[in-house]
Amino acid sequence: MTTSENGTVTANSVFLPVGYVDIESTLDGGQAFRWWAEETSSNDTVVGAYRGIVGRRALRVVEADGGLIVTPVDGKDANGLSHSMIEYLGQDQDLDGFRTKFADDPCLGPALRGYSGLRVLRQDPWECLFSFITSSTSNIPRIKLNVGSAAEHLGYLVGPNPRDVTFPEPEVIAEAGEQFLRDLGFGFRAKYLVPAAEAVASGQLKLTDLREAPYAEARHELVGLYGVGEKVADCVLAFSLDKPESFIVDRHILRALHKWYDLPDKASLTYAADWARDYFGHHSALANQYMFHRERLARRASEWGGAHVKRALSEDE
DNA sequence: GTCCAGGGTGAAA
DNA sequence: TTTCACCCTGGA
Repeated sequence: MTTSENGTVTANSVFLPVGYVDIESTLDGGQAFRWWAEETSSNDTVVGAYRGIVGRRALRVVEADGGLIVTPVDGKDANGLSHSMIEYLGQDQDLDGFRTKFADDPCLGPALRGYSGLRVLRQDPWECLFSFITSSTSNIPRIKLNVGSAAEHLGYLVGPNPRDVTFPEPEVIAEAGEQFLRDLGFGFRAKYLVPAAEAVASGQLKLTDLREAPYAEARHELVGLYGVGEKVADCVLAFSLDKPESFIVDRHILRALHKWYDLPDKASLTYAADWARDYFGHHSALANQYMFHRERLARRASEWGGAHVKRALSEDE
């Protein structure tokens, strides 16, 4: 039994001194799709927590002063969690350099002050690829539903709850087949997922090797997959393949780039991505995530504003 | 009940 | 370069 600085009393936990991490925006902000909010009570206080899987370990994460408290929920020892969790949090990224360089940026400056604990994760490449193929014309709640149900049906149980499952190996997805995924609600994406699983399972596509490959080469490999375009490729590159120079352009990001930067009016998605990579350099993935989060919050706020606010503002935009 | 958008892609025009 | 079909789920 240990007592950490914020008074959380836990059995078998580890404190990771990784600095402030905003677990909501980082774990549940559209990078990863298998983290679920939980409340955990410690003494008299109720603390926000996220529960999910890293590698083959089911765990719970709580924010603490100067880092995170990680508690395994699989009954095993907390030792051995630290290394994989620190790696998962993308610790070797140049967050400090990014903060310094863009402190006065009109878009990123306020974002950095508003949620400075947003990180770019370093996920398992196969789960990441699967998730972002699934993301095509979908939305975050549905992606979580789809990816979660695939894991629950085909993954390996490593904890007491049904969601405490490892992500199914590509061989298992390939074996399950397209119809199975359609029956789980993946829709037309099922026909993309099975060939991708086969490519990885057969060794034709070696995802972990792409971590060592140059950005352009790795991207070219990914785009060669059926159902993987530039956008999905850049998600996988940024969130799992050590490519901080990757910049993801979707409709929201394109709007943000036009709003905050001097992007040519009729820029295509491809042009915008090239432009942003050139502008943000090796901070592209971080810049992209802060921009995405800001745009998402702004959008949510305008929805909460309700119809009368929209009517009042309808003359602009 | 209907309507619509949601971290796109591939193929045809 | 632009347009369209593709599946389906939740919210308005």
